[in-house]
Amino acid sequence: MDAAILDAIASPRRREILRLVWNEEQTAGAIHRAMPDVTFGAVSLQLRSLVQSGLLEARAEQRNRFYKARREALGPVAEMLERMWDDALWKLKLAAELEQTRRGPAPRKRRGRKRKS
Amino acid sequence: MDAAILDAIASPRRREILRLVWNEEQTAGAIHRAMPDVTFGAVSLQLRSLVQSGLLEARAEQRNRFYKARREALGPVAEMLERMWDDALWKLKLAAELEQTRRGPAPRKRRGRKRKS
DNA sequence: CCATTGATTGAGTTTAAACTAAAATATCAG
DNA sequence: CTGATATTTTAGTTTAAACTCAATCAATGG
Repeated sequence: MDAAILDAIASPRRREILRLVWNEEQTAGAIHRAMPDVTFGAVSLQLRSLVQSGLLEARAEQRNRFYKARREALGPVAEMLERMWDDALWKLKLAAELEQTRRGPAPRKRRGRKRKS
Repeated sequence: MDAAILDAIASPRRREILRLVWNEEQTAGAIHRAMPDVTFGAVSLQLRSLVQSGLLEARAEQRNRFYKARREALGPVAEMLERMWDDALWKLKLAAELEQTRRGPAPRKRRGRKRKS
């Protein structure tokens, strides 16, 4: 309802999530798998922030947590997003943007040992 | 054109500016006078960023610089903004938000001296 | 119970955004 | 030229966003 919405959709990452769960619910894991350039933790944090600002709803089922967009909460913004996603131009721009927008902590120091695997 | 638009409108400050110059051009000074809680410099920087992302156009006339929104550049976003501004609910939210969103450097230390060059 | 899988949480790091204050630039007036 | 007015620019500061890594929690299956 408030303008936290605009903040939410300003982030390419959150927009990507929003799109993934726009038409059908997805588990946190599935969402993470769709964006392998960040950790599961990072995704979880964004999911939390989206839920907190009312843009997603979460449903727990067994080990999984399903997330889904609350389109009603987006008001005029929902329409705008859909139009953006339908627009081929925007699509290209977005791809380029995600590539470039990676700021965060910058991959540096190696510290944690034992990544195991 | 790109999604810098979403970034631009995510900021309450930039949204405020955008609205001020939506229907008629305004000088930088007038814009600043409309938001006395920040310095002229801060306003000027935002104006610059808005021009750079193509959302405003600037015109110089004598000592003054007139700014005006480039609505065409906003695409689907323009419509959304207008609807937001027409919506009484949003109006209230925004007021509250501007009050609260003041982050920036927090007024503190005194330092800078002698710019010299 | 123990290991595994799915997800959240917490602590710490890096970076960029949004400011401020002061200096610089530009235009005009006398 | 000097000074005033309008605006931009530069440099420095604070804060929050977006991450990472590791620890933890929860449910399930042997």
